[in-house]
Amino acid sequence: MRKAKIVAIVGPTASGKSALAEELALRLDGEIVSCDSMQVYRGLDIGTAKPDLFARARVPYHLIDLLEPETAFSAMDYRAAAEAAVTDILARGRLPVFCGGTGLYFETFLRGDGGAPAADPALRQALLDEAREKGAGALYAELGRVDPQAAAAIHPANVRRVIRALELYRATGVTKTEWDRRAAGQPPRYDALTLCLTYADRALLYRRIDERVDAMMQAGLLDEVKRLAEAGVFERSPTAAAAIGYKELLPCLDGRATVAEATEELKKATRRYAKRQITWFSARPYVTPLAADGEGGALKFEEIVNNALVAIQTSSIML
RNA sequence: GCCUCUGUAGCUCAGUUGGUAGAGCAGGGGACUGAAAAUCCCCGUGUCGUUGGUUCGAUUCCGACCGGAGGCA
Repeated sequence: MRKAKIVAIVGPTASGKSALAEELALRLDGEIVSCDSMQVYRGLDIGTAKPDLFARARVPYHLIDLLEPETAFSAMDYRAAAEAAVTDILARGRLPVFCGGTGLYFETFLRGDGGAPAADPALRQALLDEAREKGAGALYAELGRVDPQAAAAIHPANVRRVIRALELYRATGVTKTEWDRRAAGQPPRYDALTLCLTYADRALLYRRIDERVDAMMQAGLLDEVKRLAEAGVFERSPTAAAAIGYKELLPCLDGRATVAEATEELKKATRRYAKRQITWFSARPYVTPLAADGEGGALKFEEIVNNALVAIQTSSIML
């Protein structure tokens, strides 16, 4: 069976992924598959830069507004949802155009499934309690005994990773190292061209971030946060409460910060996030960089679109 | 004009009983295989305002000068 062909636009926040992906979808008869861990949630609109109704009327979007914020969602859940969306799109004879900045989700979609079990919330909670009582070091020591390879790869202070590795072993008797090995043994499932928007001039990206945050504030992000808070969303959803754009504005609601202070914090948090995304994507072997700027500053949108088109035409995708 | 305080990393500040200095934030780099907008790791040379003096040695003590803040007239 021939592998399905897909195009993906990835990159840091505010790099211009959405506009590019939309234009490509329009020109190549495609549909957009969002790859964003927060846009899957209903109600988180302005802060997640979710495409508005106009954009969604221009081109079909998938994997947006899937769930209520209190519903847990994982990389593997994303994988299943994305697979269903891709199957649909291909059945219509159209091109799936992924677009988003959640690197792990996209990679999980691309990668094989080793069959490792999902997290068991009760077990995870138990491990969390253990970490609190006996200290993270005790869990790490246990991991060292049970799965030394995983322990060597995980920093002792990174409790989340230690817990994930340990919960896999406790639940299945098989180490995380072994589960990962099985996943890595799977053949690639898609013929993907992954274009990553890159900025040689970091300051330029940061300026775009600042502008976008200001635009979000003007668009009424504070009201959105207020509404969600009144509805009790943040109490029920730790994910929403930790989302950039929401966690920074929350302190404004009870006077713990001024709007100006919170806006500044939001910009900082967004820049740090962008940096982590840049680190992630630049280390992915399957990623093809796509310049968003050059010697003379930002590239014109049409230039970026044309470069993307050329990259697609000359890739193994060859539409 | 006089008095007091103050001038140390991009910012806010510690500190050195005299042996050329360190935190937080910002910034930079990195990791990441079912919580990922999460989680975690690493990175601090800067005319210690300027200039004289004392001293083996001054960012530290003393003087003058130049900024800044406050007080008294």
